Amino acid sequence: MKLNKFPDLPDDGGVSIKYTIEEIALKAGVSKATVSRVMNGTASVSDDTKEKVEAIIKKYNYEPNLNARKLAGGRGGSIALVLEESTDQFFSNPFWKLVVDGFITFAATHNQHPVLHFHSPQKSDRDLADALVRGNHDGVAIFGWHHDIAAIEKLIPKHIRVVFGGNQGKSTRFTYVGVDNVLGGEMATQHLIEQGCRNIVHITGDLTVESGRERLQGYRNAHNRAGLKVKELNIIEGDYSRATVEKVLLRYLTKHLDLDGIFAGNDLSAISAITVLEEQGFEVPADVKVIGFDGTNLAMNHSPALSTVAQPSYLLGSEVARQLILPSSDEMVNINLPLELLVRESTMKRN
Amino acid sequence: MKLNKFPDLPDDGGVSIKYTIEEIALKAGVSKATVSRVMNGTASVSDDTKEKVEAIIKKYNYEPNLNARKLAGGRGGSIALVLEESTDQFFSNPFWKLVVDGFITFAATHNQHPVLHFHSPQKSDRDLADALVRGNHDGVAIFGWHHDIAAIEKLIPKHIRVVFGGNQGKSTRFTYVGVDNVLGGEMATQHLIEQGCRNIVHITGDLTVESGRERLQGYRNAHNRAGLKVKELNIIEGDYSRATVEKVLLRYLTKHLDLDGIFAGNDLSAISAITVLEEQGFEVPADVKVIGFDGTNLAMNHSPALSTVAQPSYLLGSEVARQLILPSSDEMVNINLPLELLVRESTMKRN
DNA sequence: ATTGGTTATGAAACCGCTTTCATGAAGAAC
DNA sequence: GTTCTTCATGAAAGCGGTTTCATAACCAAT
Repeated sequence: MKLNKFPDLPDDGGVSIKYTIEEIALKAGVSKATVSRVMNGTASVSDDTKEKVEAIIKKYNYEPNLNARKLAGGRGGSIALVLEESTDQFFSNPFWKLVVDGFITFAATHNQHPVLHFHSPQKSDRDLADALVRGNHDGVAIFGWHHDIAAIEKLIPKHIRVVFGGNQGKSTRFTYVGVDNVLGGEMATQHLIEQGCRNIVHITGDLTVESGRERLQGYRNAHNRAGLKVKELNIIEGDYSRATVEKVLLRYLTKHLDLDGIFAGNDLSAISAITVLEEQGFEVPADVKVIGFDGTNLAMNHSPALSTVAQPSYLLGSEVARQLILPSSDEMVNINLPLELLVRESTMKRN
Repeated sequence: MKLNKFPDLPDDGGVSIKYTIEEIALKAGVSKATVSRVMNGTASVSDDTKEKVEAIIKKYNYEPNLNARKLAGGRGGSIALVLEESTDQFFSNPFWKLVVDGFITFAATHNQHPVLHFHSPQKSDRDLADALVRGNHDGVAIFGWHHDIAAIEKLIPKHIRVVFGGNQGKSTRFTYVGVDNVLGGEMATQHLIEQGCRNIVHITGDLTVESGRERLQGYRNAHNRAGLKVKELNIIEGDYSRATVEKVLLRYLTKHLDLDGIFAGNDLSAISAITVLEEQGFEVPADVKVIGFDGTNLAMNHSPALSTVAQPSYLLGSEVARQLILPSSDEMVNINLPLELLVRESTMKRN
């Protein structure tokens, strides 16, 4: 090491100057390798030198250059949450707040920097893959994925750890953390059936998203199990957003007025549905019973209080972060989070 | 260059394999330097080789390693939006949605990856500085800064471009994009005075944030200008959140009932205030006129429709991104965005 | 006293890119 | 035809880390 490379380093206490590992090594009177070992605990270092180096690091507030570290093969300390949602969706649905809360809280607790990435559904798979690579995080969680998993599987470099959130998965290449949306759809629909509904409309979620398709499947399953026939007309396609629900439900109501139950793809849709129903002179739950999905506070605070199939949103966020930071195994796993049927006023039988 | 370093590179069309600049150079029959020059347009390259190299890059979907690039001094292509807000605030106030929308849209349009960073106000300045450095973006926008600017000024390495959003600034080290909150406070208060209010309560925003303090100053200025005296009792401290406003306003109302106007720190606070007032038997605007700040759709959709001082939130987000990506000059500048007084039902005189 | 196995440490290679510097070729000017 | 520029390009250094490899020091075992 050229000892005179830094002739007159100012000892300014570390303010606003970035030190390199070489300078730190110099000040501590050891080699770069030793400083690295102390920082990462990757090999044995004598207690003496360890103390000495740590003192210097602290004194100068040394922070290793992340680019160099990652380039050399080390970890970087950040994980990303990729949301393939419009910001409209993201901000209007409290579900996301809880997911984000869980994610960033867990990450921060484990000393990882959580970062949010919006990926517009209009963009290509390749764009996402690029973003992931460019973002250069140790791990990436993806929610609301609208595209083909097989496609993304090919595009994502093998060294990036990816966790999909929100549903159970089929791929063995990635870990999935989520609920069994098929089961959830069944729970919701079966509940309506038990409450006496026989003409149940399903306002689907976004069918380009796995969870949307699965909940719809649950709706069908529940009918089959009860020996009821699904009327295809009763399946009306939404996308989890208020605006769409209002539009499609109104259109439905111009032709059909004999519905007695609605299973909406999420709480937000359910609430919009109730608004439309009431405007059109229906009473909830007397004329039509309505159930949502997610279990957000939207459901709880609504009047009438909304029945819903609750998923543990905060846990979803934190569990996804956990799988990125402390994977339960090297294998890719499927983590199934519990669902809970919350029965409230909106599906009560009249008494 | 060791020509036999990659004895049998598979020509798989680029799927899921990361190439290095060296491999690309090899395939194109040029040197790494030339590939770099083609990618960055930093020096003249003959049309022939340029085409050749570009074809190879395209064929193999080559993406340069960002860590290597940044380590070597290049740009990385990502900018961050740091939000020093609780997620509660962030998700409940539509103002943020617009800011984020503006930011990510502008960034995406200019081929930069926008990234969101939540920074809890409880954490230290140093934590933020670390995050900024670690995140390693080309530029960073900071909103809702609760701490001392002078402190952060010391901590942020000089090479990171930082833009503060939301208010006008004093520091010459950073660029500021925002509105004149003092003026805004004056506009709101003066409007109430013109509508005949003489006992105006100000529910402040978060006074640990510049914008909160400035709007309060505007409230005082308007009183002075009108020759009215500010009653310190009428200044009650909020923090932009619903919950706090409810608490502090209720407490105020247990002792004082002669108010005739409220200037709330933002629309969200204003709406909470109206809710409380109505619960306590006041009529808005008949008994008490209320004005908010921000000009969100909360204000527009509320009943009664809320008067407000509107700031161009989307523009705020996009302008901040612009200053990061295409700074109008090398100097740090202060960009002043326009405010607009929107008069609606909540401050109408009775007629 | 010699051998063998740890443990602590430094030198040097390497990660993948940018950039400086040197060189050769091609035209322009004499 | 020689010299001077300019243009295109490659070789190599350097960015700041991590990791392999070699070595030295130490202690236990023969």
